[in-house]
Amino acid sequence: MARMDSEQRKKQILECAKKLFARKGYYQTQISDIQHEAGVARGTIYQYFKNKDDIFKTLLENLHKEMKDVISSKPANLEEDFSSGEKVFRYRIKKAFALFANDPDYCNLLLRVGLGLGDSFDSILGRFDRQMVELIKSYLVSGIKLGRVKPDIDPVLMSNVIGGGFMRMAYFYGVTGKGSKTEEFEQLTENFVNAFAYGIFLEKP
Amino acid sequence: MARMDSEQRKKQILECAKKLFARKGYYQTQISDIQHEAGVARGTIYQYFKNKDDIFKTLLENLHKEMKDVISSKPANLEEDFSSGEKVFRYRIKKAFALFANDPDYCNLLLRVGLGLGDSFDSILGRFDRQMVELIKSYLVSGIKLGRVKPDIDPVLMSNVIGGGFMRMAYFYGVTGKGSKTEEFEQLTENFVNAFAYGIFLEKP
Amino acid sequence: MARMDSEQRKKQILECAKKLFARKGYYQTQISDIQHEAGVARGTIYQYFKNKDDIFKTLLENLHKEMKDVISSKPANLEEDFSSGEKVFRYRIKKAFALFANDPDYCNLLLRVGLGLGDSFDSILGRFDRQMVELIKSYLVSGIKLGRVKPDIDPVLMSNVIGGGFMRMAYFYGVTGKGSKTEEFEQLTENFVNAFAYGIFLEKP
Amino acid sequence: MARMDSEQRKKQILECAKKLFARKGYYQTQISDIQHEAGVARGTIYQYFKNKDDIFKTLLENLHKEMKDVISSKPANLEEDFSSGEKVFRYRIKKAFALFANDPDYCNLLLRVGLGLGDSFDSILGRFDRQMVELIKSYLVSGIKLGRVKPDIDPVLMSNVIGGGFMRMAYFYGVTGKGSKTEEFEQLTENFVNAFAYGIFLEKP
DNA sequence: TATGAATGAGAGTTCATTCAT
DNA sequence: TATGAATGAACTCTCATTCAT
Repeated sequence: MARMDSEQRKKQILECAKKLFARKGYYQTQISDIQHEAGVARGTIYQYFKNKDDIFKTLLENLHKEMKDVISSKPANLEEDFSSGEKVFRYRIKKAFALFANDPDYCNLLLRVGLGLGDSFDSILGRFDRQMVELIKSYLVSGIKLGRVKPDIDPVLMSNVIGGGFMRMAYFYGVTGKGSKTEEFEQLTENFVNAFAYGIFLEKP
Repeated sequence: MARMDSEQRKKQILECAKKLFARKGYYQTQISDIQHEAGVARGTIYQYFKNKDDIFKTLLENLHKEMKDVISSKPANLEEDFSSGEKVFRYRIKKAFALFANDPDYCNLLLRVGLGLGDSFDSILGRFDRQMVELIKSYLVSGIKLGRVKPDIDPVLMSNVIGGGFMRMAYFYGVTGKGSKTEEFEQLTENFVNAFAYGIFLEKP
Repeated sequence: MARMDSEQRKKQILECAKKLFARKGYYQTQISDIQHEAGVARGTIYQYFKNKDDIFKTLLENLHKEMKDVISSKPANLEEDFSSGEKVFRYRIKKAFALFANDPDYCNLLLRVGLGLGDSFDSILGRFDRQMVELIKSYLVSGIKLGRVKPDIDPVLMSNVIGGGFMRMAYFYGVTGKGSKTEEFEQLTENFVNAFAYGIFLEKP
Repeated sequence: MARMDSEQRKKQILECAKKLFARKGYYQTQISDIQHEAGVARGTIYQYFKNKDDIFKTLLENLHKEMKDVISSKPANLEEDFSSGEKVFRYRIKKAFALFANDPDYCNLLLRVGLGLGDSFDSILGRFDRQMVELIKSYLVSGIKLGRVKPDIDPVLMSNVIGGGFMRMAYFYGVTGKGSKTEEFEQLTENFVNAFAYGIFLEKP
């Protein structure tokens, strides 16, 4: 194998590993699979990663970071008016959809493979979806305070329902590969938010 | 080991396997774990099951069957009036909640462990949730035809959102162990259905 | 492989391992070597031992125990007269010689292989020879108190010299295989003790 | 890395290797350890040595040569009188002590690490101690002929005992680091020779 | 000459499955 | 039918060595 920039080689291995882990799961992906997929010798992998675990965890951490960025991003030129909170919410939902839809392997890894590994990787995932649900919950709570969200809903229950609904939908669209164009995310987001809109908001937005 | 009815012995092994699979995942559960948990010799397990796969698949099939019964059940003495469709829906949601909540291992197995196994068990799970979503979709479609459900919603998207929301919520309540009394299921179901009610139904039920 | 009593099988594996470790050293002895030597499948070894280390340590511990018994043994019917201390000393020297001579593999393991392993096995060996030297030192010290041993000798130095001399001799006779008959141990011991006798004892014994 | 005289570079690598081999043993010392210790790239080592074996063997040979020089050295201005043989013996013993004491790594390498490697390095060590014992034996034999050493001692046994005693003592003082001043070697040698003097010589020297 | 990324044979270990008792 | 010792394929990981730069 030709020499290669160290950072690039690491990325290459990670990319191949992501693909395989996403499709075959953690345990059914052998180091030799990654080796062949990456066109690299066995030992090379171990020069960049401590062990199989390390590859998987690095992968999860990277993905996690990416998602965090998306989730905490805000649209530029946002006037801080009454509805800005909701706009941010929509913005993030859309971004997250796009992230999943553009990277089905990512989608699988986070939404399925990572879940099935018992508690081995729990701490790293931080149980990713727990975070997402937490975020939604806090959004609802502050919505209630602001008088925008119905005060009689149960934020815990509702955040689980919304979060689960989102992820199932993301998974569906991410994996089946339907809808990868920007307009569609727009539409998807709209529909998704609308599904809950009447049930949550005091006035239809 | 005291002699035991053959059917009973099989059940006992399955019960132990369920517990372990649910808590540690498929690959991290060894045959020897099951052996010890069940207080049975290693070879005995192979008298009742072809192999490890067979245990897991049997488990999934059993659970699946149970769920199917719930999902296709109807409350007795149901007058076939206009709102009966919705009543059945609520009834089933409540039953399904109860099923998960009463058996957290079941919950874990179906909602998490089964997901991480790559495609190995896909065909058996039949992708359990796919079925559930399919069911919801058909419910929505017929709702539209009956003029009860808004005609402008996307049934595919909506069924994914509702299904995902349900499972996330079921997982949350099933695993965290909150809410195991009947009244609570009633309440849970009510809240859950309400979350979508305004977004879906033409008139609030 | 025919079924076998569990304790016997363990012994058999240990015996084969001892032979190989003694002749080829720790690192050059592969599990597969032991496997073939014992005529056992690879996995069988791991049913009796946690890992390669465990085999080696068990071996050392067993040998150590054996040696300890020898070193702390006393001839029967020993009158507790003035010279009994010396008699016990001779008795033990002779016994230790015999032990080494009758089991050259043992000899090699303790006197050579164990030494080359860095500190990995230090704690178990307890640095076997350190113990032996300590024993000799305490013997000398009490000899001085009893007025039997020259008060101007340095017990630390002398115990090292005697201990080292003994082990080198044991190694020589044990490995070269010369002198395995009882009379010869008698003679060997006599010569060995005499080598130091004039230098140590106040009166020739 | 600054350019360096080729011979110097080789020495530097050897020195680092000696330190590591002595402390961790042959197998537990990795090329990468030597690399880091020497502050040299991995490939550089292979510019100076064929392989790991080669490093170790070079080391042993160097040490061996050094020891040979010591062992065959004579004090200057030695009159060839009756007692000169004994003087040479003492002289060499003292020198050898000093050599070990001044270089504990050397000591460890020769007295412990080299021994544990099975037969891999046997031929090179030439079983260093075998040579030493041989030397002592020949000294004893000629002593007997000259009427200085008791004719009834067994030279084979005695040379082993003396050689073993010497090495154990050298190891003890070399590794524990006690006694590095010249006077102490004088004393050490005196004590060591005296230990055997009465048992070996016809008249006390 | 110096480098260090790449290599891959080979080591230890695991664990589902078999089968003699 | 029940047992658990025995099996060995398959896996992860190590590390001395090579070689393009």
